[in-house]
Amino acid sequence: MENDDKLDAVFFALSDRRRRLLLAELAGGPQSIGELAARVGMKISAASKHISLLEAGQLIVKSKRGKETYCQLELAIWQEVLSFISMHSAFWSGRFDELEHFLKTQEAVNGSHHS
Amino acid sequence: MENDDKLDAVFFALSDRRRRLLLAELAGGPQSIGELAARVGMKISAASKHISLLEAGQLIVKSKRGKETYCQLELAIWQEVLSFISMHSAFWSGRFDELEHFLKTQEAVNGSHHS
DNA sequence: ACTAAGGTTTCCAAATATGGAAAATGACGA
DNA sequence: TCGTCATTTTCCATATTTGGAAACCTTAGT
Repeated sequence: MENDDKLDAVFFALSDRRRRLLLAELAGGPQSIGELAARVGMKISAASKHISLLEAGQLIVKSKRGKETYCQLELAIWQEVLSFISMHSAFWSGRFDELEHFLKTQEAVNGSHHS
Repeated sequence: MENDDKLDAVFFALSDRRRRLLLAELAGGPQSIGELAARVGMKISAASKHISLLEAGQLIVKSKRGKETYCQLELAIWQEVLSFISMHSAFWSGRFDELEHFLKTQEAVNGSHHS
């Protein structure tokens, strides 16, 4: 897949708050489509479609276990997003100390969660 | 503006490769709408619309100088994008050393450019 | 004031995105 | 095989996005 296609897909997937909510749900660990749909208050068919878009953006992967389809976060794509950011934003070039500090602050703020 | 609105707008703006191309052009420094349109081979009206979406995503700012409208990259928004990434991707939590290393590698690869 | 240059907005048509309901698929278990 | 559960796909209606052309501002320059 071309890099432009990949970035189109990942940014498009991220551009809808309901899809970002699904991602946030998955940060707690893998879940089936039905569980996800129930948690975020979507019809299953709507959830299925949104999840397909997240998959197209390579933000998640699906795997069947019995009748159910489990989704989990796919982590590799974030490297490409970050690569895009560092290549296109003058801000981050030469400012790695600040970046590190910023992220550590975030860590302190977030604290506990994530598996 | 609500944070969700902001993220909707910035990710949507980034989800189109022509808009990302405009951003890449602007990485070389501020340019007028007409210059940008000519460089990327867009009609002015199309460029104007895309640029408005980049502005809505707070990726750029416009400023009038005489008859011309100059665009330049807006840097602050990347912090919010990065904040989103660090909050929603388990990958980055507790992996700041890797992140730092990755970014330094990128820096070495990119090397010279950016003002 | 007149004209032109630089952008923006409006209007139109074509393409894409979205949600819900219902039909279709796939994977068990009896 | 039959029925059921979990999910996907199809179909439909509505809404948003996009590009081009033309009309419309705004700001110089004369």
